[in-house]
Amino acid sequence: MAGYVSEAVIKRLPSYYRHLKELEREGVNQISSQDLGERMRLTASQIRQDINCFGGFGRQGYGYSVEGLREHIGHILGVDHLHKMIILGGGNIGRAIASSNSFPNNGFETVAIFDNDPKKIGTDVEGIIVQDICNLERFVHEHTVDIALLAVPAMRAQSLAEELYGYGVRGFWNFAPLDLKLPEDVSVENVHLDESLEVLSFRMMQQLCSPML
Amino acid sequence: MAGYVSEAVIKRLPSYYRHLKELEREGVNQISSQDLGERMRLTASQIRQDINCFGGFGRQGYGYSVEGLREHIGHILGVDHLHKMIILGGGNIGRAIASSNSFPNNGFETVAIFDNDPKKIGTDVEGIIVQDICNLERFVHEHTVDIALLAVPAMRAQSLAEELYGYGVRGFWNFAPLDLKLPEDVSVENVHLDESLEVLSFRMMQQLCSPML
DNA sequence: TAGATTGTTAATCGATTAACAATC
DNA sequence: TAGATTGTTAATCGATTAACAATC
Repeated sequence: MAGYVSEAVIKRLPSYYRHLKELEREGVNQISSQDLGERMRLTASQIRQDINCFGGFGRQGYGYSVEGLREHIGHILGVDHLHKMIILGGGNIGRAIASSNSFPNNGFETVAIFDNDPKKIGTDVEGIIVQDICNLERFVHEHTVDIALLAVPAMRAQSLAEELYGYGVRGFWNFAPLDLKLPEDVSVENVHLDESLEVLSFRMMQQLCSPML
Repeated sequence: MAGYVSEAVIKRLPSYYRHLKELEREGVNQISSQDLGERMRLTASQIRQDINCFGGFGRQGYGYSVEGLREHIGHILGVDHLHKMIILGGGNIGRAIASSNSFPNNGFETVAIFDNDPKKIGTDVEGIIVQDICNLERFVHEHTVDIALLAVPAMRAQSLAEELYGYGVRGFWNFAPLDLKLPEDVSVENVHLDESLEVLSFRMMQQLCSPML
C-alpha cells in the first residue's frame, strides 16, 4: 500500500498513535489537522502530508475521525498483530521490559528470557522463568519468535544476533551499545540509553552557554 | 564556541564518541574522515562537516588524532563534567538505570531514588536507599541535582516535572510516555520505549511487504 | 449553498554530498 | 617536494511549509 516512507515520517508515527489514543480517551471524535498540529506541536501542513503517505483518511470540511485514524495508524504500525518477543539477558534492562505492563496490552508479548549466568537461570520475572541460554536454539525452533530483545553486554551482542539470525529471527530490539551488522532482511531498532544521556548532557551545556535567550 | 548546531549533528555526536572510544581501545592513534566514515557508515564529507561545526581538529594530509578528537567530543558532550542525577520512581526502569554500571563511569552519578509506594521506600538499589517522595523538596534544596530521571506513570510525570522545575532542576531524562510541557530554559531528553518498539514493528511490516528487494 | 478543511502541487528551507583549494 | 587529507564553498537532494483547488 504505502510506497516509500521517509525515516522522518516513520519516527513520528508512534507519536500520532499516542496522541490519537489520548484524544479517544478524552472522548473526542473528530479533529482537524490544525488542532492536531497544535496538540502535537507540528504544522497542519506536515500532518496532512504525513497522513497522506498512507492514503486519504480525512474528509474535507470535517477533518479526521479520531478512532478511524488511530485504528489506521495502529494497523500501519502493526500493533494490531501479536509480536512474540524473547529477551536475551536477564539483567535489569531485560527484567524491566519483561515486567513492564504497557507492552503486553499493545501487541507485544514476552515469551521467554535467556541468560548464561547460573545465578539468574531459574529465577522468576513476572511469571517467566529465566532459561539457560543453551536452550535458545531449541526454543526458537519450537516456538514463534518475532523479536529478540538484546540486553546483553556489547561484546556478546553481535555474535548472539548472528546466531539468532541463523535460527530465523528477523526483528531485533537492541539495547547493547553498538551497531549490529546484519543482513538487509532484518529489522533493527536501537535503544542506546548511554547516547540518550549524552545528548541530554550536550543540551544542558548549550543552555549554560546561551542563558535565557 | 559552537554556533548553531543542527539536531541531526547533535544526534550523531554520541556515536562519534563511542566509535572513537573503540578505536582508542584498539590502539589506533590516527584516523582519516574516509576510514572513520566507513566504520560509522557515514560519508567522509559528512564527518568533516560535522566535526567542523566545532572547529578545525584535523590536520591536512594526516587526519584526526583519535585521542584528541575523542576528548574534544567528550568535552562538547559535557561528559567530562560530573552530572548528579536523581531517579523519580523506584520501579523497574528506575532500578535498571540506577544499577547500570555504565553510567557512573561516564560522568553521571545517581545520588537518590524517590518513590511514593511504601513497599518500595526503604529498599536498597545498589547501595542507594529508595526515599519517600515527601523528602524530595528538602533533598533538592540541600544537594546539587543536575538531572531528574522521570520513571513514573505518565499521569504523574508532568506535575512532578513542574515541581522539580520549581526547585531549580533544569535537566530531565523522561521515560514517561508523554511530551512534557516545560519552560524554554530546561533540557529534556525523551526515552519512549513504547514508541521505539512500534517503530520496530513498522519496519517488520515493511519487510513483509517488500521481501528481498 | 457557504464554510471549513482536506489532498496535493509548488516554493522554501535545511541537510547531505561533491568538489577543490589550502596545507600539513 | 609530492601525496594525502583537511576545511570550506558550491551543488544536490530531501523534508518542511505554503498555497490553493477540490470537495465534504
